[in-house]
Amino acid sequence: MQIATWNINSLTVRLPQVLDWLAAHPVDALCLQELKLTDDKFPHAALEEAGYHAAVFGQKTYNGVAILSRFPLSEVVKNIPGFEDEQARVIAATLATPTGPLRLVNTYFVNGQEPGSEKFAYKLRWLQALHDWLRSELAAHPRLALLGDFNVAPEDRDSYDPEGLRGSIHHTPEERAHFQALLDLGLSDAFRLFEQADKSFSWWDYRMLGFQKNRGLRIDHILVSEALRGQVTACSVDRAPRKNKQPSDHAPVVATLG
DNA sequence: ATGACGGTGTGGCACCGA
Repeated sequence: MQIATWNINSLTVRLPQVLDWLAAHPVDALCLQELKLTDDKFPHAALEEAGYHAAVFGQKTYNGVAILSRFPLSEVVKNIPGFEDEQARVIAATLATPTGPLRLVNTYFVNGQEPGSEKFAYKLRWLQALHDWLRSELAAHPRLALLGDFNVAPEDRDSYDPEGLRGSIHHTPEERAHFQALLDLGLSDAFRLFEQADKSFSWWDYRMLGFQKNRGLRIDHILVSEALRGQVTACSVDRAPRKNKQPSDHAPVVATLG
């Protein structure tokens, strides 16, 4: 069983790459962020042909998230219950897997732009709301994974320039404290359950040859609940799609559950 | 301090991302 997350920065542009990647990596579920399209434009037919059900929460121009799954999906929730939000950033669903129900929470965390800004305040409010809701989600669904583009580099080793970027967006103590609060709910960072190469990142700036110079951040994550933790046998970033023509600026992250 | 690159919407650029 494999689950994955990938910010594809426009599904309109990247659908062929998503289909190619799924053909080469037939994961059981793929969480997509930054669809940048409305529900009516979602390519259900092409993905069904590839063998995937889809739960979709689209938005024009910005944001938009979807869960693709080889197993039937149920109990779909869009955005954080009780948290008023005009932006489509969260979709959760339960997968009917042969080994029992698996709850996936697919999230596109707020960027935050700059500490002190209104957008940063929104990010912190959103993070608090996500945390509070996840507590009840975990109670209701012990087998749960939180996947997505977190827009947080949890530790210094998750940044190409931790000193130069100290205190800047994705690196602030407030964002990192919120990430830790998610771990404190009983979630584990699947990537860090295993030995990894130094300077392992999941996002690289399009500008200034960011990927070629490996000037990146690890901001795309798969967090697993206590009930799942022991079943995770691998987790890695697939850098290959970042070498495509017209790539997303993010690479997929894949976790294998035994 | 700024812009660099890419997607979108829509208008001949501005805005946003990270």
